[in-house]
Amino acid sequence: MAGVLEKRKSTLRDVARMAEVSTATVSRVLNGNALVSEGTRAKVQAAIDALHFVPSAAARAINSGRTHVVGALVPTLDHAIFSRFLDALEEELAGSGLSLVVATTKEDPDREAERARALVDIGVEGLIVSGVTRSADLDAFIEKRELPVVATSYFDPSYHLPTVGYDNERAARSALGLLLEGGHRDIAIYHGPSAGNDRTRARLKAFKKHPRVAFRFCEMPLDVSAASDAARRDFAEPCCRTTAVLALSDVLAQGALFGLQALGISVPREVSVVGIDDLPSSAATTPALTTVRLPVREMGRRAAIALAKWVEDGIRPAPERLDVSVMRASSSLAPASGALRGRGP
Amino acid sequence: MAGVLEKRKSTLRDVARMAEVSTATVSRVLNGNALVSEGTRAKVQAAIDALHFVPSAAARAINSGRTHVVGALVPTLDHAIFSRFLDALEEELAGSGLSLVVATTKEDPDREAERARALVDIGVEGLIVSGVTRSADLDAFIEKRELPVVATSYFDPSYHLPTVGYDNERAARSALGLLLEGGHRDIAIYHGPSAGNDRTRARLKAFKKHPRVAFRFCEMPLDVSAASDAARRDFAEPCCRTTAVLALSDVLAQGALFGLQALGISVPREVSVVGIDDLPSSAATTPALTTVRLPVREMGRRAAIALAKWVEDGIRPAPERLDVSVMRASSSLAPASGALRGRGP
DNA sequence: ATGCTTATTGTAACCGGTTTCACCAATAGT
DNA sequence: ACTATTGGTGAAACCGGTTACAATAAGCAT
Repeated sequence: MAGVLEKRKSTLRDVARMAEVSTATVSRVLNGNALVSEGTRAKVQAAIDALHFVPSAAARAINSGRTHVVGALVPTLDHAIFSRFLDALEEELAGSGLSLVVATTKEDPDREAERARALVDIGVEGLIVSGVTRSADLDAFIEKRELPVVATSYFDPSYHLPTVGYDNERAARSALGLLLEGGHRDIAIYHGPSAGNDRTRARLKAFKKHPRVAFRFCEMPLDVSAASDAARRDFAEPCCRTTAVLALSDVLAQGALFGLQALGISVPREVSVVGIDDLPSSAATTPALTTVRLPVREMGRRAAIALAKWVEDGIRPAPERLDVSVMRASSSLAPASGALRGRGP
Repeated sequence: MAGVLEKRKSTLRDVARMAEVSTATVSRVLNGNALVSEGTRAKVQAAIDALHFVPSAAARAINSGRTHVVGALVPTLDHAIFSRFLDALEEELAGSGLSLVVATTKEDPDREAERARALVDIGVEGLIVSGVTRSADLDAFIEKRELPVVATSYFDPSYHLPTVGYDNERAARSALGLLLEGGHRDIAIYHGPSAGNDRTRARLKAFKKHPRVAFRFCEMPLDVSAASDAARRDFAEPCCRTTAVLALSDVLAQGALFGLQALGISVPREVSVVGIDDLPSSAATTPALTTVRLPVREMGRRAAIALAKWVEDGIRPAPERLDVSVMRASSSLAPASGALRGRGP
């Protein structure tokens, strides 16, 4: 049927020619403009179908000034907390007719700035970022472009960008509170890299000013194995007096739990373990993990709504604090008084 | 300094005016075209900086016909296997100067088709999809548009799109082989939803034609808790003769492991557990999980390279098979003969 | 001084859509 | 019969860049 060479994809003008109407009319049909008679509409539609015409997004964008694309900058996709967040974010954005471009920063502010520019270069109308630490370059760039940017995973109403997130220090304090109530005074803090990670640093602030408590801070890569190894190392010595591990992330809490299990140390009878995040798997371990729940899906939804409103209606959103809550308080946590290190069966 | 109202963001013509040159010259400077004298280049650059000018991606795209954006359709972001994959994919694409838009399908072919169109609407030049089952609509659409699409998580050289992936059936067969060698003849198969999920269905094929072996197939949501609950239910009855759980996904294997631990059943002494995926956490559990490793990061990298080549150079890539390999064969797996259900200490 | 390069810059067309406005026909009002 | 709408349509300008081609000036051999 079709001619031999029809490489070039068809344009609106091709459609107009085939339907024997003007480009204006085709455009009207495409946009559902009411003032097109049924007859012409049908003719045009037929031509569109015949040519498999799909209007060029770029051409559209150039006129409307809108791309309907926003970007998200996250440290990594390879961590449940960010992928859950993005899953919810994407879902909600799609509902608002926005598409999501993702880029990973590896917690490096320079890389974040570079990737942010790349996103703006491809035409994103707004950005979701993580935390409140960025390079001066990027801050200046955002400022000058008046780019809608929502910062997440952090709540700070004084930050110059709207934040949608939780109070990281409070989350850590909640976790710590559980242990202190339980009488624990010798606590290992397992946490991921703090350099360049303001969420982690904010959480670490919770451990200042507790004179009667001995903290041992262990920084490690943010993965299960690292925490498992750390626990195996730390608790292998019988003289270890630590009665609890407080991990600033469930990934590490799970690792600690597994490491302790490997040593045959009972959780929570001999050692208590508390995490932060509330990953789905944390509810399923044996024992289930006591943790402080961070509502990341809700955060994704809220951040999407905030950014969409800003992008679509120009309304700069207000900061939003999301509440954290303690989950399974007495599951992998027991009073220190009952700790039986070395006295177990 | 600046005037009162300068809302509209500056364009190339603004820059040209300020630098007192033609738009052509500005364009040349932007594109590093060599034939611009140092003097003019400096003048133009100064104007660009002063106006905080960023060229419009849309305008650029309209001329080049290139957007440098590709899309990925994955069932969900909220699963380690896909987020790891995307992490590697994004990284490699960024290296090729391509940006990644993600959309989630929830394993629904219609939703996949709809989201694919949305991606094409915003101008993606190519697509990464999961598996080899799609709606006829989408297939036709891809065909007509001659859209570069690479299918992943599945290897099938006969599929009409290039696939970059592993042989799912073989992966399951590897896992099964381990159990059969160990003498297990009464095996529970834990798997996620098979409806609409061809990867799962392909894996299930591995269990045909084993007359001497009793399989019990348990379909459940793809999360740790579901598998944990299933294991608690299945193995609670003392008369349960099942000696092994083969989970088609590590998430479920971990759940099974946790569930068994909750029942006080020893893995692998009393019951063996084998998974597929090799998530990072699978190496850390106690005992570490025996599993079949799916090289998803490598798959992400390869898929990115294949799609980039197709998009950039028009070279349709060849299908690529990635090898699967058994990890920690004797960790959460023991011979059935040694199984001591009910005879434990 | 003349003619021919070569280097640099400008003019204007063009990419693929949207949109303003003018135009024409048909219907309605008086 | 004569405007005043109203509905439907097309011509052309326009969005913000790129680029083919023309134009000008400087450099150089003859």
